[in-house]
Amino acid sequence: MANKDQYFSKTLEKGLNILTLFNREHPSRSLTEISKLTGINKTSTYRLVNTFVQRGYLRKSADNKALRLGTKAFALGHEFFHGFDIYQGIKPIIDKTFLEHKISIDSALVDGNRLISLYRREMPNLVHYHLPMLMDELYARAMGKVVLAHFTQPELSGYFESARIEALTENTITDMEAIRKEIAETRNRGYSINNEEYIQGIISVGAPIMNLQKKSVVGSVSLDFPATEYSIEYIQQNFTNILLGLAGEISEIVTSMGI
Amino acid sequence: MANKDQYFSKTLEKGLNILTLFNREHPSRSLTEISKLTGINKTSTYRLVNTFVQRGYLRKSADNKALRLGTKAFALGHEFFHGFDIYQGIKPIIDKTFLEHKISIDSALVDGNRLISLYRREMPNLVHYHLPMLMDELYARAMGKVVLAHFTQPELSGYFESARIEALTENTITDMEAIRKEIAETRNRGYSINNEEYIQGIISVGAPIMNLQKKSVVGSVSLDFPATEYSIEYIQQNFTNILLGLAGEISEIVTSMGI
DNA sequence: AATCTTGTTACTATAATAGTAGTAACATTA
DNA sequence: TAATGTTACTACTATTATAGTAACAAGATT
Repeated sequence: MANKDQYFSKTLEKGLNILTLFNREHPSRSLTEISKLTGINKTSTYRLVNTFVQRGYLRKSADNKALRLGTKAFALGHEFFHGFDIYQGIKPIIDKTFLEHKISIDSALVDGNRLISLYRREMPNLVHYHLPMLMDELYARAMGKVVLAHFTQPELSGYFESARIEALTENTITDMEAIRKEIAETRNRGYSINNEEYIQGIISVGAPIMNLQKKSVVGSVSLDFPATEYSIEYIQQNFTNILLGLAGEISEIVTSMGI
Repeated sequence: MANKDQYFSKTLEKGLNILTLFNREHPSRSLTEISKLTGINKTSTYRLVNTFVQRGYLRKSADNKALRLGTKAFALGHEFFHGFDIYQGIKPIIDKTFLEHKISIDSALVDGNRLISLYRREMPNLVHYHLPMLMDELYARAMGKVVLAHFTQPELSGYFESARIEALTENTITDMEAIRKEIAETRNRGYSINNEEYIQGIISVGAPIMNLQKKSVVGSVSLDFPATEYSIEYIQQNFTNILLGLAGEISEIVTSMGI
């Protein structure tokens, strides 16, 4: 064993890699599929998968042996969600601001090149049907833009290498030059603006959640408004202080939690 | 290596055991705590935990080295939740029944001796503040009673060995004899009744979700009503057909999915 | 100031895994 | 129908990852 990684379990990592192959887009996978995708040889894959099946994290259908998530995985999902202290810490802050100002608030956490939906409160005037839990389209959302604006240069180019830029509404900015300019402006401004670029009829402003010690973005918050009732100018005048205050408060909590 | 469990990874199991130590009640744990609780020696625990930390599933605070769930675990929680095909399969059925009859519906899955909340739709007349995701109090809920009624004898005694029976409302049945009688009646009746035994002001009826091939309970559904507006008699007369129909439909789906 | 407890590292025997190879069952194709 | 390809699963052993003991420094507790 190499001396450096003596305190790192390769077997465990392989197991985790297998688990991350299962999600909404891929609820079912075959053994060979798993083996190929993870690069683990078939025997080891079989051993690992078998372990998951025996412990209820995966289950296999009797006929075609397809593998799917088991109840233990679902339970673990629950536990991870509610046992995540960052979530528990942010919730009351957002609830407070929501009740105080009666505005829709969304929050998300950076995980590599995507955002993970953290916690959301919505006003009834907002038609927000089925927002995703995991977002890749950082370029098209207020929460995403402000994260990109605070990415380091390598992080940013890393994102755009893997990103698939496409028009989600007629307002979506898809030209790379325009996107880069927008990101630069967001950085200078300190908060981001989304003018119906993600969902028709919704305009938003977003601010970064920072680790104040490491000076790095760890997430973002946004305030969302129906475009029919609000203008961007009005929002900027009346809500940016609330937004930045909220983002600052969350940043402090999150920093103290050592994210 | 023992020949029988050649295709089972002990290392992976240990890793999973570590992960399940983190939940809402225990968002933070120390290394030695993990080592003691799992029975894994300190060095191995260190190796496993280190792997989780390096991959972002756990994070450790700079000062006291306490371990907490990381963003990767939160993301995985999301994925497990939404990638669980049973959840996706049940959702539209419950939604349909909800919209058709305008009644509050709850569903849960058996995981050992507890129930995992699966999917819920609520009418505005129901004050259901903060129901738990994981339920141990099977004896006090409609969803729980009907599961107990379909447990095998060893499963049932297994539950009561670990269960802590306590009064949650003034109606909660806490006497063991009465509980056993109630379970027997539930079995004969085919559905369970909860008369404000879990939450004051809420009465429910519950039916089992069965694996029709294996003839075993895998979960349950309940219809919940405000006690102020409904009587148990009225519910039994008007809603048991809907309840049993719904449970049957879900059972079929779930069986076909091979839970 | 002394003791206990914490996380972390070094070392090596032992036990677990990787990888090759091969089987039977089933699917797909000719 | 026969031939070929694919699937999950198993047997075997060389390799290597892990378990376990021991020891250490840094904090915490006494």
